[in-house]
Amino acid sequence: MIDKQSPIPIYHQLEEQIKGKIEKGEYMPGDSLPSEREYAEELNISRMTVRQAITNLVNERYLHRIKGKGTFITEKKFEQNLSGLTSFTEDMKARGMKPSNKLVNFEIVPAKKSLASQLNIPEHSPIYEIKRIRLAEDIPMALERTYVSANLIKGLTDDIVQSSLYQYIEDDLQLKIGKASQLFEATIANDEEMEYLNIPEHSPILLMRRITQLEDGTPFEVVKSAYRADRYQFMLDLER
Amino acid sequence: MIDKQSPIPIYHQLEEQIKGKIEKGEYMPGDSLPSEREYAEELNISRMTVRQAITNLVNERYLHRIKGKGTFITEKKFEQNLSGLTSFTEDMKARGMKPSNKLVNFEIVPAKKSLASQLNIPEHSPIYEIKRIRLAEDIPMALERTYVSANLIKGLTDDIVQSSLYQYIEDDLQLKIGKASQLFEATIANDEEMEYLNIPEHSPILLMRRITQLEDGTPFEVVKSAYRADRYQFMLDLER
DNA sequence: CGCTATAACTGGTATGTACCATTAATGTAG
DNA sequence: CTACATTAATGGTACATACCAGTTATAGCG
Repeated sequence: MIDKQSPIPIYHQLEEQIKGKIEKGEYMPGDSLPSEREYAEELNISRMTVRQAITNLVNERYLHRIKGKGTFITEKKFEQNLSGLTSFTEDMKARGMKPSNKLVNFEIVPAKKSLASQLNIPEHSPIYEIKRIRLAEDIPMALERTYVSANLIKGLTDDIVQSSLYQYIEDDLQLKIGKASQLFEATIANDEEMEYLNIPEHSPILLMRRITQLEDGTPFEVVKSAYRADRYQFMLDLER
Repeated sequence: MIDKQSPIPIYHQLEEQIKGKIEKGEYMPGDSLPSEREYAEELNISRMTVRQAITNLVNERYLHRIKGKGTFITEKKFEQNLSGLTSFTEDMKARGMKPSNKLVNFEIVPAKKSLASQLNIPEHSPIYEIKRIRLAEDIPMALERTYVSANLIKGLTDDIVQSSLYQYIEDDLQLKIGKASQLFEATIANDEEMEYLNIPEHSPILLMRRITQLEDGTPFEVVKSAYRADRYQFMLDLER
């Protein structure tokens, strides 16, 4: 089980072993782990080394310790997909509503000044402009405008856009997606938003703006999503 | 500096001491910390104990280690930097502006229905109501209303509220803070917000609502922050 | 002067030991 | 049988020591 000659640290081997058993279901949530002293004797390693492995797994929330009682498998190791931010689709499903999309525009246009600077490309460079309406139970909830550098992301079609843009970029173009920054701001609906979202003048809008980068830091995508303030809120879960 | 007779563990005393020096500015971001062996000799404690303290601070992102080089103060570790969300204070500093607070109200009031349900307490239970204005360069940017269960968090004073509520809860009350959920929504300013933020009628407001829980899931705090939409945006960094 | 081998640092891994505080099981006296 | 004390288990803290693996300054050689 443990290879003392391996260049991989013993505590790390033990971590992987325990994680494996949790994932395979050998250790079930709520179960108690063998005690630190048992592990140490069983594997013929020091108790302090066992503690090092367990401490790391406790920090990663796989396990938790109770003094005098033992070490236990944590109930559910939360899967945070992208930070704690819930996506529109997930969120709507969680509320028992049927989410859907409607593509209203897909074309190549020259980049205006502000978009060009956000995408770090020259003004008037070609960019894809993709407009979508996001609906819940067929009621418009948001207008989403995505802008993608056409010189960087080539061969985009409306089909790709409707399935998964990110998957296309990583699998077909072999580019790695990196970090994203997201901005939240409150505004008043402009004409375009009024029209597509079917809301009155002066309605408040929750505007989410995201800039996504490749792994090397090159920005490739700007997304501007205008949410009806009366129908939608963003939720974010924060861990300590 | 270190009291070996104290019931407080030595590694914890050292943690607090280092954190204190970071907060006071004695240790600046990017600086290297004294080496583990130096600390051990200086304080007449074991190097392993020093490592225990430093390891914890590394996990909390106060410090980072580079093998062969040393241990360094992390560039930006802010008070309650939960996930990738930038706080008002840090954000204003990053923009080269001077952030400040003004406490405008601190009292115990009976909980209204919606707050009572969010805090999971009976209606009319006593809660602290704390109103603060957040300013940048002495211009009001946000009205922040914090509501705390008075039966859960006892002995709160305006001084504590002005320094660090979270530290008081964890260090003095010995309660552990857990997760938080944060909601972003866009609204139109109400009378109170108009008055405190000195903005015209129908101004858009970015409203952030946070519910913070203890480790056992009990909610203890509701924060409602109303930001001037023309002056403030929330930024969130997302890692893949 | 410039290069290189070395020495003197740094943190990383691993061992063994000791004793403490909390918890649960066990034994014993009433 | 219950109530209480004892004991054995757990994880928590702290110590001393050893050696490994990177990094950097330096002494010394060509």
